[in-house]
Amino acid sequence: MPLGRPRSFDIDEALDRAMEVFWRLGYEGTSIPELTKAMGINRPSLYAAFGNKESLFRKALDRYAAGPAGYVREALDRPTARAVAEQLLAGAIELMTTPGNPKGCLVVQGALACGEAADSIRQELVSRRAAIVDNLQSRFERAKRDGDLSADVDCADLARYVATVIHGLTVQAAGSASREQLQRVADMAMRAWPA
Amino acid sequence: MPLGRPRSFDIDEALDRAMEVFWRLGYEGTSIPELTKAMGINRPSLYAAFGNKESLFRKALDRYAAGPAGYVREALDRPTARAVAEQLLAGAIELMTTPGNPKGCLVVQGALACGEAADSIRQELVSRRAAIVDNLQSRFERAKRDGDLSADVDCADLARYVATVIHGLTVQAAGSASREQLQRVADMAMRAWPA
DNA sequence: TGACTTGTGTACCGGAGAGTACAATAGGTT
DNA sequence: AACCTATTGTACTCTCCGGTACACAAGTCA
Repeated sequence: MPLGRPRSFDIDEALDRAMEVFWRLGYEGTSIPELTKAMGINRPSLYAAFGNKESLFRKALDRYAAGPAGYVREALDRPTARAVAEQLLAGAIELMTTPGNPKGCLVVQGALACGEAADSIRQELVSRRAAIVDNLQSRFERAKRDGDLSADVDCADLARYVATVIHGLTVQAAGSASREQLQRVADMAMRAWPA
Repeated sequence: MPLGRPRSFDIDEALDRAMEVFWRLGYEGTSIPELTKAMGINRPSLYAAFGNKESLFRKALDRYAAGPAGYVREALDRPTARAVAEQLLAGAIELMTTPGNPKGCLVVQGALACGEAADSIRQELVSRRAAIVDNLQSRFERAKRDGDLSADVDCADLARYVATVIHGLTVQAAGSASREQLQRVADMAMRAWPA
């Protein structure tokens, strides 16, 4: 037990609440009072536990990657390139249309276009999205070596295509498209899969 | 010539500047001082000419639809469904990657996720995006009657698929993807086109 | 029992946000 | 000329933002 007065709230649970708010309202759209209300704590507790707003957002982002967006890592473990893509699409759709979840993806709508104050957050999200494309490309290159992806496929393009569809689905979800609608779009997208 | 002191600036040019700022920074990320600076006018002139921030945004949105996003209407006039889709993708890519233009699409990144104050703007963008999907669906249904689209195609799904790809391209563009990269993604997306 | 350390709650700070009052100005109208 | 009307620039309002000072509470350690 550490010294001093014990914290009166569960720090991970509070972080989950903060993540949910950022996810729903975006970085700029989220105010500190909105966060403290959702987290059930007071302002100074927030700052003591998580630093400032930007630092809290980054922590929420890590938690998002490890939790709700964990399907990405899982999908990469699928045996074939095609299964990876299918699982990625299915996971994204499930995440974005699960009742109670904000509609869309934190990494996309957290800060797509924003003012100067939030620009470093925007850049962070840009590079996180790029990292996913990179991982996907690597996975597809492995698939090529494994022989389950044709040798004349451009893995970078294919990775970017899959990412593009997922990001597009995010926008559709933000407009309240149903799970079934999104799944049909994903099925159609897979028809472009290289022979 | 109307009565009173004449306006010292061109109202359409000022609106163009405002549109560009909203396009680059999003609705929430744009402040009035940022707008007045770009428009070259003072605060009260802005309010006198355009109402409040929300009203200015809506006017900028209309101007966007008539100007930079005019390629949508043009694309719908193409002779075949496939040509419509191809033109739509090409137009979007050109718009989003033209040097000097903000990277992305105002209708997507203007307010994807936001606080309560901007929610009516978010809804406006949602319904504008939905309207485009509707138009596209209608166009595809006409194509079916024209015989250039197979009878067993679901036009609603196809329209949503094309919109999804475009919105995904928007996110890619916001991450500084090049025109060539986006075009290759678009080409790949068209491989899903129904036979 | 103290001293010590850390979290909590209230109340505050400086600054920036959107929106406006008002006097001065620049034109047309009579 | 005098008058009327609409725009302009300065300076202001009020509210909310992110962030913090400070006194107090709740624990551990000697």
